[in-house]
Formats: sequence, structure tokens, C-alpha cells
Amino acid sequence: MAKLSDVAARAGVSVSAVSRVLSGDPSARLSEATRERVRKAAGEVGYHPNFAGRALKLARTDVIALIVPDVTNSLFADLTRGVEDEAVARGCVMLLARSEDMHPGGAMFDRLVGEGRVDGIVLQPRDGTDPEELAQSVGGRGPLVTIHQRLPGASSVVVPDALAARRATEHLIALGHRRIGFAGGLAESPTAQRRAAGYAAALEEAGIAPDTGLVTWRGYREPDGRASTAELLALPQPPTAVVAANVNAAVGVLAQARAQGLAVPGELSVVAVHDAWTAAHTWPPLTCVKLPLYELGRTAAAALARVVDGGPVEHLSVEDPEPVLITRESTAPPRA
Amino acid sequence: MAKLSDVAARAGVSVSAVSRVLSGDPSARLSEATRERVRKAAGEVGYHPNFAGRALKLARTDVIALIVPDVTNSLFADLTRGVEDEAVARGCVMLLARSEDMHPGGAMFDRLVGEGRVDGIVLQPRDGTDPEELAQSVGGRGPLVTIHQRLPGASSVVVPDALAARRATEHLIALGHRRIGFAGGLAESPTAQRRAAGYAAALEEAGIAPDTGLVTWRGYREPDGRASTAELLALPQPPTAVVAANVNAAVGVLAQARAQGLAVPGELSVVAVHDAWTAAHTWPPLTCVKLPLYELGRTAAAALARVVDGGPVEHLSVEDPEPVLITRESTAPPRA
DNA sequence: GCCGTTTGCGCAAACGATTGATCAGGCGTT
DNA sequence: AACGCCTGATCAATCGTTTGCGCAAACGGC
Repeated sequence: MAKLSDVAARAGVSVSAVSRVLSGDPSARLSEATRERVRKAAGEVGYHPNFAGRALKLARTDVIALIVPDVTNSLFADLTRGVEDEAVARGCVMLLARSEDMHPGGAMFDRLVGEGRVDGIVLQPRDGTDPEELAQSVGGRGPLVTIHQRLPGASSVVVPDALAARRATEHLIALGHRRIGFAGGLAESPTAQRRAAGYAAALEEAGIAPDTGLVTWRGYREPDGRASTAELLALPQPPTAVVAANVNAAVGVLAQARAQGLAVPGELSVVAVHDAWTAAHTWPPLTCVKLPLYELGRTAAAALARVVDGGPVEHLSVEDPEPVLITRESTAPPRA
Repeated sequence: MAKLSDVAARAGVSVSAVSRVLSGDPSARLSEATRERVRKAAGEVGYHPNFAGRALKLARTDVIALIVPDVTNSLFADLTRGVEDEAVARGCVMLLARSEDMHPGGAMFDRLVGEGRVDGIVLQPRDGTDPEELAQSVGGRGPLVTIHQRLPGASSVVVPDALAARRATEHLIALGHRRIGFAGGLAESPTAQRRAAGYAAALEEAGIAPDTGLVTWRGYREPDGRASTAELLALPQPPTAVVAANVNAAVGVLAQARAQGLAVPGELSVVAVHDAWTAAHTWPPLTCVKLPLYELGRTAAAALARVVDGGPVEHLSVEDPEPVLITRESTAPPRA
């Protein structure tokens, strides 16, 4: 409510003096006595800079938007926290939005960056969206950083998906498994491709011949994990272990195994790439490879800040910390 | 990018004419020919009203904030969708924030309503926060609607918690259970109190004597459910069924039962108040009483809009649709 | 005592949209 | 021909901040 002029009147100085003091303008020549009076007056009237006035003048809002496929999916919890923490550290506010609402021709982008509500966007595209079409709708409409996936003309940040899947697979191999299935995301999904590559690399390194029948591409949701598992278990020689490309899919894997009367981990071991708090509450609790998603969020927000400030397009990979195996109870040596 | 003056220049009219045409001002006297020219020009240059300019002049942003304890908890999924849908329907944008960040003396409120970033706030207080302290920090700082809980001076919206708990308890009674435990939220939590009251009412109506030993007040999180269950199962006469005051707590109930080797629903039935997609993926899938949380969100957003427009403080309860029992696999008749 | 420099501060013009007040013609009436 | 009135459109002030520039007063050097 209180504005600059209120503070100015109370301190007996001009509006511009107040502005300079409060924004800490170093080039301002004002006596320490005046500065003190201004600060005191500002405190007394409870001054808060008006967002609209400031945004109008500066042509920037210090708001960034994070758009994820599903705000309320626990998979995005760490990412969200990372983006928000980085935003706050930079004096920004984070606006969270669902990419669900993004479809009709980029109306959401118009509304956010087109109207100048936000300085830029961190976007995790929904799995299976066509990059071409997305690039079309997003256009060069404003500063953009994508997550997990590149888009022409925008910065991007990824995590070491291949390495994570590799660690997961290695864990199973170390336990003695030789027939290992892969419950992957959609075949078009870049993350799913990378994770599949890591899975394949681990097998190859262990001298295990690849078997395309053991690799499925159903998707990242719970029913997709179920379908993958049904497919794998119907094989003449079903796997003794499964690498699930994501926690939600892994929950589906567990459900399907249970439905078919298979004991986990006794008759089927399950390990998931990704980690989320839900993984500790499944039955049995899921062994996971934790990806640095919090750091992904921070990195993405930082990258966006640089783009907003006119920096060049960058493509980053978060290598630190490395994906780490979190052993719970869903993996065990295969039955003799 | 394009502004009013660009459109005006292209259409050969004044800025004010453009503003009036585009905002559909009925009191404007402009020929249809001019209107058409303006609309055409606006389309050609891709005009979008600048958010800051508009907000500055109108002293409103058409942004509302939804503050929940944990953005990424699936419990809040329906609520979030409800608030957002209502906001969008009213031409607003929703800003999602964590109430986690709310603590230090209301800095978050200052940042949101104090700086005029949002027109108002829909707030679900974190469980266990002191209403007095919260009221203090929120003050009359701006339009506010609270969820599940009243705060002096603010509108509020609730759901029929008592009725939901009652339906859950009745379900167990109908199955033949007589010793029914209650795994509640914190004793200070208004929702927990209402749900406990509904539980008690159902017992009384069935002529079952209340037993305070069967009622626990640990909290709404997963470990709280575990603790409640451990407490209940340690009783000389443990219950054959449990009403969990919330899905997360119910997950803990399931975990503890499993840990103690109790079959669900064979030896212990579990029903939860609340519903979320996670409830369908537990083992066994949870029988729940679904509360109208989506409608709660819509109602809250609508109430906030009225407060923003200068309406009076209201206290609403969402009675439609009624809480409904969703039968899954965690409940069964007690063993003889 | 004069001049150049520094210090301390205020003036006023933006930023983009909205809106009450105003103005120029055209037309009908007296 | 003088007058008022309606139509169609513009003028100009306003919202609250920021910032380049200007203007005094004080100060130091000669």
C-alpha cells in the first residue's frame, strides 16, 4: 500500500532519493544521514515496492515459470524444489504451471511471456509430445530452458540417464541376474532412449547378449509398467529381474508381478531409475537409482537466468552428484 | 512486444481508441469500420496487452496464489486442479506456492500481496500451525480464503469431514467390525477433530461403546500412520479395523500391519478418508471415502474472487457432491 | 576572492494501459 | 444564421518506479 512518495514525504526527501537508497544504487550520492532517515521511514510505513510499477519500468518481473506435465506428481518434487530454491536465491518468484494446459497453439506461452508476466520459462515437455510441434508453438517467444530434451533455439539441461540405467543394470548383474528385462518409456522419449542405451551398455560390458524381446517401450505411467511386465512375463524365458525406467512404471511392475503371483524380490527383482518419496512406500520398497533432479532444477533455473540476461544458448548436463544406487528391498539374487 | 501505440499507428487511430475497442468498452462510441480496422491491425502485429502496464493502472493482476503445505503431494492434486480451473474460468492465472516457505514472519505474504503480485490468496495452512500465530503473520494483509480451517477475518471453505469419517466407519460396521481404531491427525488439527467426531458418531449410532484407547492422534504423514497402528496393535484387545484420517497415514497403517505380519484385509481392515491416485496403487489398494476436493478448490477460488471484488467474509461448506465410498481391497469382514 | 570539482539531492521523462474530459464536424430545429 | 445535440474520435492525466541530467552549495587550491 505504502508507496515511494509516502516514504519520501515522511523522510523529507524526494522520491528519487528514496528509490536510490532502497535499491542500493551504488552510483547514488547521498549522505549516510539521509540514507538512514529513508530506511527508517520506509520501515515505519511498511513500504514494499509495487510489483507492477517496477515491472513496467524495468521490463522484467523477476518471475520465472516452471512448466511440468503434472504439478502434483511426486516425481517432480525434487525438480520443483531445485528450481524454486535457485529462483529464490536470485530474488525471483517461481510460477508453477501444468503443461497439460499448454496445448492450444501456445496460448499459455502468450499468456506468460507474451504478456510479460514472466521473464522466462523452464519447461519439461510432456512425454511423447512432438518436438517439432512444440518448437512451433513455443517459437522464439521468449527465454526458454527445456529439461530432459532439446528444442531448437532453446537452452537445455539433462541428467545422466544412461549412466543411471547402467548402474541399475549393473546392480542386478552383480546380484547374479543374466536375463534382465527393461520396462522403458515411450520409444520417442529421449530420456527413455538414453536409459535404454545405458541398460544395453551394462549388459554388453558384462558379456550378456542383448535380447530385444526383453526391452519394452510402454511409457512412464503405472499402467505402462503393468503392461511392460505382462509382456515380459509372457516370454518363453521370462526375465528374473526388471529395470524400470521410472518410479511410476516400477509401481506398475510391482503390481503386475503381484497380480501374477510372483514374489518380489524372490522371483523377480525390480530396480527403478529415478527416486521419489513414494518409492520408499511401495511393497516391497523399491531399490532405485537416484538422479540429481534437485540439482537439475537449480541448474535449469540458473541457465534460464543467464538466457534472460542475454546469454547464449547452452546445453548442460548435471554430472554432480552422480546417480547413486539406493538399495531397498525389491532386489535380491535370482533363485537357483 | 507489440504495444497499443503500434496497433494505433497501424490502424491510423489513437491509442485510446484501440484500448477501448480491444477491451470491448460498451460506452465507447466508435464506428464499426474503425473497430474492424483496429482488430485487424492488432491481429497483424500480434498484440498482447502488457501485464505490468495493465496491472499498474488497474491495481489488479488477475493472479491468485494457492498456497499448500506441499505442492508435490498428490493429496493436493484435485484441490489444485479445482482452484486452477476456476481461476482460468475467471480469466485469472494461478500461482502455486509452498506454505513451507511461509514461516518467517509472513515474508511470503509481503512478497505476494504486499508487492501486489497477486490479488489474493487461497491458503491451506500446514497441519499443526497455530491459528493465532498464522493470523498474526497473515494479518489483514489482503484478500484471503482459507481451506479446512477458519482464520479471524478471512473467508473459509471446508468439506464435510465428519460425514466422510462417518461413512468410512459405517462401512466397517456394515462389514461386521465392532472394535474399530482411528488413526487420526494431530489433536489440534480441525480436520482431524471433525473426522474423529464423525467416527465417534457412527459408533454411537451403531450402539458401540466408545473406547478412547482406540483413538490415536499422531498426524497425517506416513510415519504417523505407522505409529498409530503400532499403538493400536499393542492394545490388549487390538482392533480388527482402522479408519485412517488420510491416505498418507493409511499408507503407514498398511506398512505397519505388514511389518507386524498382519494380513490386510484378512486380519486388519483399513479404510481411509480422502482419496488420491496413490490410494489405488498401494498394496492392497485402499478403500477410501472420496471428499469433494476438486469442488473445494473451485469454491475457494470463487470465494476469493468475491472477496477481491469487495464482497463480505463468507464461511462455506462444500456439500455437493457428498463424500462417497470407493471400495477397493483393503476392507473385508473380520475373521470369526 | 575566483574557479573547478565534488557532494547531495531534486526534476522530469519515461514504461504501457485505461478513462474522464474534450473537441471537431454534421445535422436538425427555431 | 444561430443554437444545441449527437457521433466519432482524440487529449491528457494517472498508476508507481527508475534513472539521466541538472542545479545548487560546499570545498579546496591558487
